[in-house]
Amino acid sequence: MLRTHTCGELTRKHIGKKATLCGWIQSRRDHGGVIFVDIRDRYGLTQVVFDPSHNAATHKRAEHVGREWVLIVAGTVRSRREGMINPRLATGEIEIISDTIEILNKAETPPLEIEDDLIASEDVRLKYRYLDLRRPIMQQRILLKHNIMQAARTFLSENGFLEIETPLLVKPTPEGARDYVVPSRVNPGRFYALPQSPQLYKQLLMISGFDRYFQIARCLRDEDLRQDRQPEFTQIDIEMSFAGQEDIFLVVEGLMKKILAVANIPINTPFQRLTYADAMNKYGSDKPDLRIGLELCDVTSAVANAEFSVFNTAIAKSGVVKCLNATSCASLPRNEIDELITLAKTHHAQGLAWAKVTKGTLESSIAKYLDTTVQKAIINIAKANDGDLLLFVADKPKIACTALGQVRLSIAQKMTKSQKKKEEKTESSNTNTRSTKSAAQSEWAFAWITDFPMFARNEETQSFEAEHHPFCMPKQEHITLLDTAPENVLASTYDLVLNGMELLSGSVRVHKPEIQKKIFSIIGLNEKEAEKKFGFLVDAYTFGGPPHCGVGIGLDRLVALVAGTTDIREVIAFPKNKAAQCPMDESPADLDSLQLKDLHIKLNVVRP
RNA sequence: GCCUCGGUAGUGCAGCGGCCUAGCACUGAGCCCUGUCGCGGCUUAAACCUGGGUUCAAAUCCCAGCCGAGGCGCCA
Repeated sequence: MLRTHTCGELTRKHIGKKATLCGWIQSRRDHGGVIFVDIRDRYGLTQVVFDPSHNAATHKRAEHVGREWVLIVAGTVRSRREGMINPRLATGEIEIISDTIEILNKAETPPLEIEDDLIASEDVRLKYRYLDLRRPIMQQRILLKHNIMQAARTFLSENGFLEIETPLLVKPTPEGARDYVVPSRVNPGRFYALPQSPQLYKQLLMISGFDRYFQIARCLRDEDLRQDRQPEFTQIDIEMSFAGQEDIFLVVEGLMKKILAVANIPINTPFQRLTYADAMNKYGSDKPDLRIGLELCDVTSAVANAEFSVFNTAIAKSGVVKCLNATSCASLPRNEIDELITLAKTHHAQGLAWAKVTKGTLESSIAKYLDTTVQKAIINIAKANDGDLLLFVADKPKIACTALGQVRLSIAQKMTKSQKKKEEKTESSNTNTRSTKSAAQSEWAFAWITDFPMFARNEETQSFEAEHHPFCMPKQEHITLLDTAPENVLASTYDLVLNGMELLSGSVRVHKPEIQKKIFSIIGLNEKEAEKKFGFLVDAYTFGGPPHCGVGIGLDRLVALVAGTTDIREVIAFPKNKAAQCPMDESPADLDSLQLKDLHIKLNVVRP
């Protein structure tokens, strides 16, 4: 009864041999006489032939089997007939002429189709996730994730990193993301939190002397979901002692090389580097997509003397006028420009001004406010030519950059779309050429973003908050600024960005209690509060905390990108929907009153 | 909390005041067919998210709700 082969491994070499396969019926093609059944497992698809002249009884049984039934079939591997080879199938040169068939289980008609290119709605997919996961593409993604995790473990172990588990039940933290909370039955009225990341524990491990640590760790955050944000996600968490930014960059670059090698993607190291300030100014984002060339420029000086109140008002409020040259986009239809305006407003810009470059001048409703000298200056700064479209946002620097940065992404999308259309046109004139999916992911534009600001001012209270987290070390040369000008302090923090997605984030940590105390006081934590929240950590450093640094790599995002998507649900076996629910098991669920009583919890939920 | 888009057979789409007795494809059921591989042919079953309203007439327009997706806020 035992299977001898998988559905993906039989080739010409096996011709004449006996084989027993197990799997699910992908499809059945009944020709009245001969019946073909494609049997599928996670390794592939094999065609099994039921021929009445070969074995009448077996053929008879195969007449009544259906999609997704589970079979075990035994027979002889034989070559397919002349001209019947299926080149799209790994096993397309052979087939099995079946001697026996045993039905291991019947199956209801599946509510979604087990096909790569017939995709049901997100809702249906999650409700029947176990069926969705039968689709070969999903199996490949899950396999890819496994292989990447293996590669990471191997690489890190070989480089002296120890995988150490940290607790899942931890102390709730009021800062940062909202915690998932777990009641303690034996400690009435008290709660654990599920960890947002192993951050504090890995720092403690450094103090304990485990100078190289890693963990493939589940992280949990009770925040709203996005395509690239799930309530639970996985991080390759790394920390190393007696090391600084350059050391951790080397480790991560080596790791990324190994990980992408899993998918046969060669990458160049070291990665490009950009400061946070440059990234914001040039690309309007702290996670710029560097596959796109378009750069923002600053035309504040050029328009400063023009009589255009929209620009002048913004400049007067210590704002800037940023400009994006959408090359060759002058012919962009008005409704698409309107979409860009709406997009800019979504990102808090007051508006989006635009001008077409014609005969070396600006053609626009705002052109009358800008005299020839100003126009020339703008065109010069933007390096614009006839046929280009210039887009302007005048606002506070962060808003102007961010809004125009979003416009930049949208413009790039439009450009790729029209490029694809052109290619399709030229391709359709050539025969037999089909566009390949992989082309879109051919570039792997990694970049380190460094030198983030240490603090951000809260607009409402005007007080300082930690931009990243309060355990980041200020840059060495900025430590004295902590006392004089905290707003100018840059931190030894860094992100790794890949194709517009933040893949990793990390920092050099504060190991000196006196600096830590200073940081706490700048963000308005007095000694008592700091002691209550993070006392154990500060205490630990007083017993000889080594200098150390680390990163947390978003594994799901990384695997998703390697798999050619930006949706992390595609690489998580059982993800949640947008409302953080699971349509399959219907979690989260009510607790019955006995359980609540046991936990000393009374509910206060208003339900309509 | 807010904004945008969507909800039509099992699945994916079309229809967007009367030509709707709601169309198409896949799926399902049944019959025919000995070389298919998205088999083919014939037959057949199966749907307008809920509740109000407008109208002579609503899948279609309006309002409220529910559900889903994308985004803003949020994510130290």
